[in-house]
Amino acid sequence: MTKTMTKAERDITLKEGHGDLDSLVGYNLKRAYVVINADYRAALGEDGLAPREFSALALIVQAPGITQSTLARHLGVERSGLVKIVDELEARAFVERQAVKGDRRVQALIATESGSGFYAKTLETVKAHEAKMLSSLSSDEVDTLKDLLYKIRSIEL
Amino acid sequence: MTKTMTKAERDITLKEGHGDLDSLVGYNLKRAYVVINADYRAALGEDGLAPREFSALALIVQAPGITQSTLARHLGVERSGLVKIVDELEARAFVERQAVKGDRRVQALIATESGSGFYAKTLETVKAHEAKMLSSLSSDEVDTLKDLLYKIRSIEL
DNA sequence: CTTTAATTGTTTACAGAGTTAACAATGCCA
DNA sequence: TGGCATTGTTAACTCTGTAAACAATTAAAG
Repeated sequence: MTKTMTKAERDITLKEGHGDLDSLVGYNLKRAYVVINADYRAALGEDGLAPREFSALALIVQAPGITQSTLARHLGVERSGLVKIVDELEARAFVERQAVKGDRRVQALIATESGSGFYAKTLETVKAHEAKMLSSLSSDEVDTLKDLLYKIRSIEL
Repeated sequence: MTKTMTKAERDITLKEGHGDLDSLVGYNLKRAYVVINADYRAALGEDGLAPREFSALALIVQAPGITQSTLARHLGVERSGLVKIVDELEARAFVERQAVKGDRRVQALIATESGSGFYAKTLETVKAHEAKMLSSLSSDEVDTLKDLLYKIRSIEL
C-alpha cells in the first residue's frame, strides 16, 4: 500500500463556517468588503470612479459648497488625504474649487454640470451592482444589514 | 446686516443617515470595516498580530500541515502575497515551514508551541475587542450580522 | 518513456490608499 | 497687538496587496 497521495487526498480540507475566524465579525466584515469592492470595480470599469472619489462626489453633489475639511470629516479621512481625491475630481472636471468671500483659507467645492451628470449615471451603475451582489438576500435582510453596519460605523462619533 | 458668518453657520450640515451614500451597503461596509479595524489594532497594541497574520495563524493552528497555496486560497489572497505573512510568522517563531515527503514543491505549515499559545491568547483579546465594539447590538443582531456577511463573502466561490 | 502542461513557492516591481509632520496663509480672540 | 487655531497643501513614509516572471518539481498525454 502506501500509495502516493493525490493532491486532493493530501490537501487539507477546512470545514467552512465553523472555525474560529468565521465566528468573528471583523473577519467576515473584511472578507465581505473585499468581495463587494472587487465587484464594484469590475462593474464600474476602467474609467469609473474609484469608491473614494465616488463617495466624495456624492457628498459634494448633495452639499454644494462644502469645504474640504468638512468633507474629510464626513468621509472619515484626513484633510491631507482628501487633497488627491479632489485633485482627481477636478482633473476630470467633475468638481471645482471656488473661492469663498469672508474666509480666504477655504475653497468651496461645487460639482460641475458634467460632474452631476456623471454622478447620477454612476449612482445607477452602483445600485445595479449592489442589487446583483445582494440578490440572494431578501429586502428585509438588506435593510437589516444596512442598519447594523450603520450602527457599527457610528461608534465613537 | 450681512454680518460675517461664524464657522458653524457657514459649515454645511449633512443630515446623517439619509443621503445616497448611507443607503449603499458598500459604503456602510467600508466605513464599518475601518472602524472595527482601527479598534482591533488599538486593542492588540504594538506587538500584536496584524489582522492578516492573525487570520493566517488561525488557519494554520486549526489545519496543521496546510500548504501555502491552500492557505492563500482560503484567505482570499495571492500566493505571492502570503509569502511575507508566513515570513513574519516564521520570524516570530510562531510557525515553521516543514518539508513534505512525496512532493518536494510544497512546505507544510505548522504552528510552534509558542505560536499556538500566542494564538490562543490573541484570540481572547480579539473576542474582547469585538464584544466591546458590538455591545450596542443584541446577541441576535450579532448572529444575524455574521450570517449576512458570511453570505456576501461566499458569493462567487 | 518523453514531452508538454500545471503547480508551488518565491522575488521583484509596482500601485493604491491612507497616515503623520511640517508649512504658509489666513482668521479668531483676548 | 500677539498668540492660538484652522485650512489646504506637500513630502516622506507605511501598509497591504497585485501581477509577472522564474526555477524546481510533479502530473498528464501521447
